[in-house]
Amino acid sequence: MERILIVEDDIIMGGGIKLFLESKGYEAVLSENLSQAEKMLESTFSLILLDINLPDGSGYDFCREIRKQCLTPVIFLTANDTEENMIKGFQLGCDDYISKPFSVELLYQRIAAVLRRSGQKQSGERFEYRNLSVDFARMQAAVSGSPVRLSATEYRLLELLIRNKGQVLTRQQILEKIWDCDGNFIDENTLNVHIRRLRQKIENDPKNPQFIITVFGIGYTFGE
Amino acid sequence: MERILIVEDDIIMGGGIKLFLESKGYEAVLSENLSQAEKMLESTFSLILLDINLPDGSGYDFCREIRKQCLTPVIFLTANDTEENMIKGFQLGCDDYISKPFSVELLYQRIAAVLRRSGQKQSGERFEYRNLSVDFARMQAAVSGSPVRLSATEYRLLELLIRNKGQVLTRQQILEKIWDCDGNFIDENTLNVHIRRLRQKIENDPKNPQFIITVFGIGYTFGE
DNA sequence: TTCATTTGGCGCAAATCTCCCACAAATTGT
DNA sequence: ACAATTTGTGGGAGATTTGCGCCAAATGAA
Repeated sequence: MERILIVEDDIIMGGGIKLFLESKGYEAVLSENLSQAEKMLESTFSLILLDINLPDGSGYDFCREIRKQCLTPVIFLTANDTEENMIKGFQLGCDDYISKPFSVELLYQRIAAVLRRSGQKQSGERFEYRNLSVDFARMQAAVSGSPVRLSATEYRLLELLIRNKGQVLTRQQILEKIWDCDGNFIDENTLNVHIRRLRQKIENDPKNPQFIITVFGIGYTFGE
Repeated sequence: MERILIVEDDIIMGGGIKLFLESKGYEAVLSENLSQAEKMLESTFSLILLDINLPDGSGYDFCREIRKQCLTPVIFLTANDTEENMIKGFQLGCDDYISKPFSVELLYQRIAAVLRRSGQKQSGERFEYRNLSVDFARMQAAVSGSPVRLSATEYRLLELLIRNKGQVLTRQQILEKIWDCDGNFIDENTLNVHIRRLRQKIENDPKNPQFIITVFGIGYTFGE
């Protein structure tokens, strides 16, 4: 079942969207402000509909917050849709940007289009590969059954690599995803360091990694 | 390298988009009508920008055609954007729908957003020829099933040749594409060396190459 | 505060790739 | 067949990339 989080302070609007999405077979959760929405992020959603003008802050900031934690697709909903703002939204990594007023049917189609693309990710909550297992919901990893303490950055790095298992991620891509939107302010070497620490914690033989593979001149990849 | 197919009969518009996308680092191919575009589908693209009103048919039909063949993301570009049409587009499985006039910057951001999502899953983009297979997503090549370690330059060279399979690339063209400068700063022989290395790694008999064929006096080509 | 943990940075070593040189082999035109 | 041009080969210097140890600044909890 696809779970959708709606962050919208206009209760009429938010409630309407919630009912409509439920009628389409989604599970919809409504949050009227950011502090409430922040708590919601504990659980996982397939997609987040995010209003921009909220009583206790900006949707943009919340989107940044989301991206630090996970890769859940985000669609912005907004009334004031200057082009500048739309571009800003996309730069924050959103997946679509819908201006009010919009028809519910179109909203539905756009949601469906985004889910179509993002829904095909690695399964849901757990990941297993050789003697490594990761519980995405709990943000915990275990090697041969015994749990491993990962820091937040290490975990995010691992999750990013696993979710793109089989694909080579360039250093630039990783920097952009894990650190800010343009990871140019961060020393490239920092990535090496975190990779190293991650390897030391999860690899059986950190000198000959089986999980996190270096692709010289490009970046890293998970798995053979 | 992301390859984008633009299907647009207005040459001014199409050419402008092509140039803009190229300036953003994409490889853009322009097709002015459907019959031409249909042939283009032989090769693979990361994304297709599709105008709806075309001289020899409707973009909707072409989108249906595309979906029969593959899952390449499609973004519709159109002037007559009744909501009904947009919904129709999404039902055909498109990924976004942009109304003219639009700013190029916004186009860029929406393209980036779609590619961001679609890039994650596609372990799909593969190339097979005799006993050679190349996985573009993983940036990996394999001969008779066993993977081959290619350096970044070697891989880019191979990808370039494969993406232009059947046509001869002059040394000059290759130098420009791989060493993006005018290719004059680089010793011509360097290309020979990389070609050799690549052959040693992927050819069954490097002395009698089957994949990377020398066209004496011109350059190289992939395949017979 | 103090202590522990996380995070990011620096410098050097090791690994690896890129590129060039000189010469050999192949191809083409006459 | 011969000379001129183009392409292939082996080796090696130099540059780039990555790994690693150590340290300092932030962060957070007791």
